[in-house]
Amino acid sequence: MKAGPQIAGLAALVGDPARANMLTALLSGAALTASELAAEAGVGLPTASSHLAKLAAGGLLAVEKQGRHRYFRLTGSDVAAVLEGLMGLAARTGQLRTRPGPKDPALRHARVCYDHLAGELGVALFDSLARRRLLELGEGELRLTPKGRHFVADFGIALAPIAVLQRPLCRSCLDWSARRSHLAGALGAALLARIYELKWARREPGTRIVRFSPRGEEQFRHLLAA
Amino acid sequence: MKAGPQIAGLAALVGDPARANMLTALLSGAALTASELAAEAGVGLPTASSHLAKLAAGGLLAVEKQGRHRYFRLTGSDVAAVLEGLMGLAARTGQLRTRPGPKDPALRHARVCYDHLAGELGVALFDSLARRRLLELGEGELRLTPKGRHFVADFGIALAPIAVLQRPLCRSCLDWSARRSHLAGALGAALLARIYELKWARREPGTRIVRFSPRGEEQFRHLLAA
DNA sequence: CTCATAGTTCGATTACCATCGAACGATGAA
DNA sequence: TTCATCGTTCGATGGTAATCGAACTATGAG
Repeated sequence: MKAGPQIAGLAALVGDPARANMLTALLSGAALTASELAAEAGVGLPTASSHLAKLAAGGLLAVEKQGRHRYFRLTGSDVAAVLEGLMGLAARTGQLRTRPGPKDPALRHARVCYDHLAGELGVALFDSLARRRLLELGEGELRLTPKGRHFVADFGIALAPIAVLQRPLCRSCLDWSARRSHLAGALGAALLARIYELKWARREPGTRIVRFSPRGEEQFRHLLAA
Repeated sequence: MKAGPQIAGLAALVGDPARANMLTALLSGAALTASELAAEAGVGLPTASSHLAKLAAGGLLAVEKQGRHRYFRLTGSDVAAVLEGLMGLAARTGQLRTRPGPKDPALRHARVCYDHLAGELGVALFDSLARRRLLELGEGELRLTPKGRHFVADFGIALAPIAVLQRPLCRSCLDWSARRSHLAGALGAALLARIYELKWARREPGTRIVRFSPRGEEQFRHLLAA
C-alpha cells in the first residue's frame, strides 16, 4: 500500500499558496516567465525561482528558455484537470472566502481551462455536441461520430493534423463552476483556437476570462442550436 | 483572481504524508476509526487526532460517532476523484518510488474506488456498457438508455430506490491505473454492491483490492460480453 | 566594452507544524 | 463504582521550508 507518500509530495507542491497562485495563473494556458509568475504569486524573485524549480522537478511544470527568459507552462492538461478538481472541492466544502468578485460572473460564463473552453459556454458546447450525437461514447472514451467529423470540418478545422497528436482527441473535463462536463483534449483546444480565429471571442489579458463579443456569442449559440 | 489560496489550503491538507495515507486508506470506502487510521498512517494517536480534526474542518472527512468510536469517511466521491487524479499525476510524472509491490497487479486488476469498481475490470465494465449502447451521452452527462435500464434490472438492481438519491446516477471517473474512464455515481456503487451480493467477489481486508473468484470473474466477463 | 535586465544561488532568519509524552474526558464493561 | 478502552487536549521539542537581501551568472542592447 502506502500510495500516500507519492500523492503527498505532489499535493504538497500545490499546497503552498505561492505555488498554487502560480499554477492557477498557468491554468490560462499561456506560458509565463519567472518574473510574471513571481508577481502573480506576490513573492520575490528568489522565492519564485525556488518554487518554480520545485514545481518543475515535481513534473508539474515544463520550462522553455528563450533568450534570457524562461517560460513555464503546465506539463499537461491532466495537471489542469486536477487543479480544476481541487477548485470544485473548494467550492463545495465551503472554503469560500471566494466571495464572488466582480470578475467572477465572467469567469463562470466563459473561461479558458488550460487550452480549451470552460464555464457555461463550454458546458453548452459539450451538451450540444452530445445532444446532436456528434460526440458519442465508444470503447469507454469519447469519440466523434461521422456526423461529428463533418461538423468539425464545416467549422473550419482540419482533423488530420490534430488527430495524429499523441494526446487524446476528445476528453471530458469536470467543470469547476458548473459541475458538468466540458470538452477537453486536442479537439477542445482546436475548437477554442478556431473561435479566436473567427474573432468571436478574445482573451481578457492577465485572466482566464474568455470575452465573447455580442455578435460572437450570438454566432456561437447559433452554431450550437443548429 | 487569487483562487490560489483556496486550493492551496485543500492541497496542503493532502500534502502531509500522514494525512495522505489516511485519505488513501479511506479510498476503500469503508469508515475507519481514529485508531485504525493512526495505524494506517504510522503515527501516534494524538498526532492522528490532530490530523483528523484538520481534515474534517477542511471538509474532506465526515465524522460519525458510535459509542466510544469515531468513524471517519470521505465526504463524497468528488474527494475520491481528486485523490485518484493525483495518483494518476504521480504515475505520469514519475514520482514512482512506486516500485510495484506484490499487491500492485491485483490493485490494477480490480479495486474499489470509494464505492465503485475501478481497475481493469472497472474499465472493462464501462467499455462494455458504452459499446452496447446501454450508456450514452445525454445533455452532457452520462445516462442509461432504455436498453440499459433493462440490463440493470435484469442484473437484479432496482433503479427506483437509487434514482431518487441526490447524487448523480452515472458519472465517469478517470482511472488511475488504466487512464481510462470507469463508472462511478450511484449506479456504479449499486453495481459493485450487487457483485458482492452475488458473491462474485469480495474485498481483501485492509486493502482496496477487490478479489474476484475464478467463477465470479468468469460470470462477470460473460455479463460484459453478452 | 558597458550597462541593464532576467534569473539563480547562498546564507540567515523566521515561522509554522508534525510529532510525541503525559494528563485529561468519555464511553462502555464488569 | 471501578476499570479498561477510545479519543482529545496540552505543552515542549525538533525539523522543515518559506522568505528575503545580497552576491553572482547569463543574455541582450547600445
